[in-house]
Order: sequence, then C-alpha cells, then structure tokens
Amino acid sequence: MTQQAQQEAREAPGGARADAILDAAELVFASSGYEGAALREIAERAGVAQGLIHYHFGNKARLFEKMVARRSGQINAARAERLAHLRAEGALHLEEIVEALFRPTIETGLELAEDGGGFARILVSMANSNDPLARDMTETYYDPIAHDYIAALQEAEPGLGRADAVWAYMFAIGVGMTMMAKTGRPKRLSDGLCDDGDADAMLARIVPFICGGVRALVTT
Amino acid sequence: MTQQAQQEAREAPGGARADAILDAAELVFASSGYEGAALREIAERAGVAQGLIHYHFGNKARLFEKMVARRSGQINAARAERLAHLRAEGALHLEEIVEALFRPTIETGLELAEDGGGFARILVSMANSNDPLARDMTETYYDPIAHDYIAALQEAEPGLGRADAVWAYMFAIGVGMTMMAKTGRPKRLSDGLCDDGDADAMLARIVPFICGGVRALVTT
DNA sequence: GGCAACTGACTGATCGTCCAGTCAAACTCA
DNA sequence: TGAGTTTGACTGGACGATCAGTCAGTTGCC
Repeated sequence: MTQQAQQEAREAPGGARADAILDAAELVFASSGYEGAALREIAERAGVAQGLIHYHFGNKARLFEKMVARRSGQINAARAERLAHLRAEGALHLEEIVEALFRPTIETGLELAEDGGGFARILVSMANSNDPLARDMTETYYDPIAHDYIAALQEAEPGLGRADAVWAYMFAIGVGMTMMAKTGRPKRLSDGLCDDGDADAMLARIVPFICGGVRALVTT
Repeated sequence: MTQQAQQEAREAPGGARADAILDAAELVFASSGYEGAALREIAERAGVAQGLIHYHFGNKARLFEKMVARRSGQINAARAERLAHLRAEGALHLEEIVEALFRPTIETGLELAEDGGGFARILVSMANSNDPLARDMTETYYDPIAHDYIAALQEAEPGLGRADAVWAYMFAIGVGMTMMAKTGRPKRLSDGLCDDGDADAMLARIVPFICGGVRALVTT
C-alpha cells in the first residue's frame, strides 16, 4: 500500500470500502426502490458489516444522496462538456443537442447494468417522485444542467418561446425515461421487433422523435 | 339500503367498506409507493380495522392489484370508447388519437388529486418498474389497449412502420408521464411560467409535440 | 340461530439505527 | 529506535419501531 493509497483510505467517505458500499447501494436501490432497499443487503453485497454504512454515511437518506451525487456528477459533467463542445463548434443544431443530452445518461446508466437498469432506473424514480428528498436532489443536481439545455433549445430554434422550451425539455426527459427504465415492454408490444436494451437503436428513434416534437412547438 | 345495494355490499370485495379501502389505498400507495405504503395507514384512512383489509383482499399485493384494476378499467374503457368513436366518424387523425389516449388518464388521475398526483403517480411508477407484479399488471391491463392505439397510429399515418409505431407509442407514454407525475418541476424551471397542475394547458402542448415526433418517424 | 362482516390484540420477521469493542496503523516522546 | 498513546476504520450483536399477516371473538342482519 502506497502512502497515497493510505491517505485515500483514511478520507471518509472516499475509501475503497465506501465506494464498494456506493456500488452496492446503486444495485439494491435500483432493483428495490428506496423504501424497499434494505441496508443489510447493501452491506452484504459490498462485503461489509452493516454498521459501516452508518459509520460512513450516517443514515439511509444520506447514503442515497451520496450515491446519486457521485453518479450525477459524472453524467452532468459529460452533458456540460458535450454542450460546450457543440457551442465551440459554431451554431447549435437541435439533433446534436438532444444527442448530447441523452448519451451520457445512457452510457453511465447501462455501464453498471446487470439485470438491466442500474443507475438509470434510480433517475427515473427520482424524476417521477415528489417526496422532499427526491425533489431536493433533482433541484440540486439536475436543474442547473436543465437550464443550460433549455437555453440551448432556444438558441437552436429561435422561434421557440420560453414556456415551450421548458415544456419541450420536460417532454424530452419523459421520452428518455422510456429508454432508461428498460422494462422490456417495447419488445413485448412489438413481438420482438423493438429492444429497449439496445441504446443506440433507441437513440436513433428518440432523437428524430424529440426534434420533430420540438419543431412542432415552434411558432413560425 | 336497497336490495341491490345490499347485494353489492355482500360481494367481496365490492361493498362500500371495500371501496373505502381501495380509495384509501390509492392515496397511500400514490404518496408512499408500494413498499413504503403501510396497510395500517390505509386502514386508518378508510376508517376501518386493519384486519378488514386481509378479510377482503387477502394480502398487500392483491389489494394493490384490485386497486389498479378498478381504476384501470375505467381509464381503458374510456380510451377504447373514444377510439371507437373516432373510427366511427371516419378517417383517423393523429391529433385526435393522441388526445383520446391521454384525456381519460388525466381526468381519472386528477380527479382524486389531493396533494397532487393520485392514481396517475401509481401508473407512472408501474410503467417504469420491472418487478414481476408491476410487469404482469401492465401486461394485463395496459398492453391490450396499447395494441389498439399502435394500430390506430399506423392507420392515421400509413408511412409509419410497425417498429416505429411501437416506439412512437412508448415515447408518447413517456411524455404523458411528465404530465402525470406532477412534480412541480416545470414551474420551477420556468419561474412559474409552466404549470403541470393545469392538465388542459399541458395537453395543448403535448398533443402537437407527440404528433410532430410521430410524423418525424414516418418514412416518406 | 346462522352466517357474513368486521374488530383489534397479537405474532414473528425485518427494518433502520445504535454502540461497545477490536485492531492495525500513525503519532509522540524519551 | 521503540514502548506507550491516540486515531479511525470496522465489526456484529442488540435495540425499539414497524411491518404484513393471523385469529379468536363480537356484531348485526336474515
């Protein structure tokens, strides 16, 4: 163990065990929901004693928040970077904006997918919940980047009003949920034709769908 | 009490107390989720002893299912009726189909809204879940009507392929979730400009958005 | 009197949380 | 350097609360 590693192992909650807990928490929260998730199961999956969760995170709510914060930071950094990159290249195009909005979520969400879902499903339940914990976290971690993308929509489509841009963003997020929830329903409804496990194939439909929807809201 | 009413009160679970339990279950499941909901709270809100829930419904899962079945029956009957009415009038138009798809859900969902949400939020969590209970119920109560509307989409837009029609339906449902979840986020993101409590105002944006999206998937 | 509706105290399991204690590494000072 | 002290990650059993579910008993209408 290097001195650097020792130093990191000391910092709470940034050590390897704390990360293992966050990884396990992601799996269990995703498959069981917040209320349904048992801290004992998280501890077991992380290969850690039950008490260690409270040592590092205090309580269940703070564990949930730290878990969301970690992954959300990655997602929204990638979103911001992609948007900045598009701006640097010149005029914004609607298709590129929508692609930039969803690809980081897909890739981060499916990365850890096991039985299918992973972190993305946590986002879905957070987005559709209105309890104070979920609302505060959405406000903290996702509202700032939302404002950026709403502004980008208006830049790309100058005829789009402010209210329409906000609605368009909300609708776009709603469409993205279809993809992230990974329920298997598209396959069932289409006799195997559609697969919500294939992120690229889905994105190929989602992007034109949303762009068509946005342009339909533009008052010309 | 009429003989008819007495007869209904006899059938389990069809009596007035059973209905009161279902009403209370709707409220509690909506605000706390399936795992978070406590049968004791449901009994208390219904003004009924805890044991009566098990007398009428057996267990928590069956109570949940009966509750969903009751309201879903109303929603999907209205959906089917509206679609049949459109067909009877002649050629199907995309805007009318989308309107027919959502209005019954909105009206049934907001009808019982108290702190905001009601049954609609249960639908949202069901649609985005992949646990066996939610999947089976979605399959039983919502897949049949989904097939009808997917077929209607293809009739209204002949250039729309089968896979595209299924995706379009899924995306449309995703957009509808935005509206049904009633998180208050649109208002927050727009400084009060957008209100997700105003179903009619939302539907006025959702319908053109979805229609624009669907038409963007049509291969011409 | 019979039967279905209904009650509420109860059970065992499981939950989040707590805490006394272990242990190895880091630090202190002669 | 090395014995004594301190630190902090970590353990695992115990706690009270609460959960879904059970059941013997009561009620009220035919």
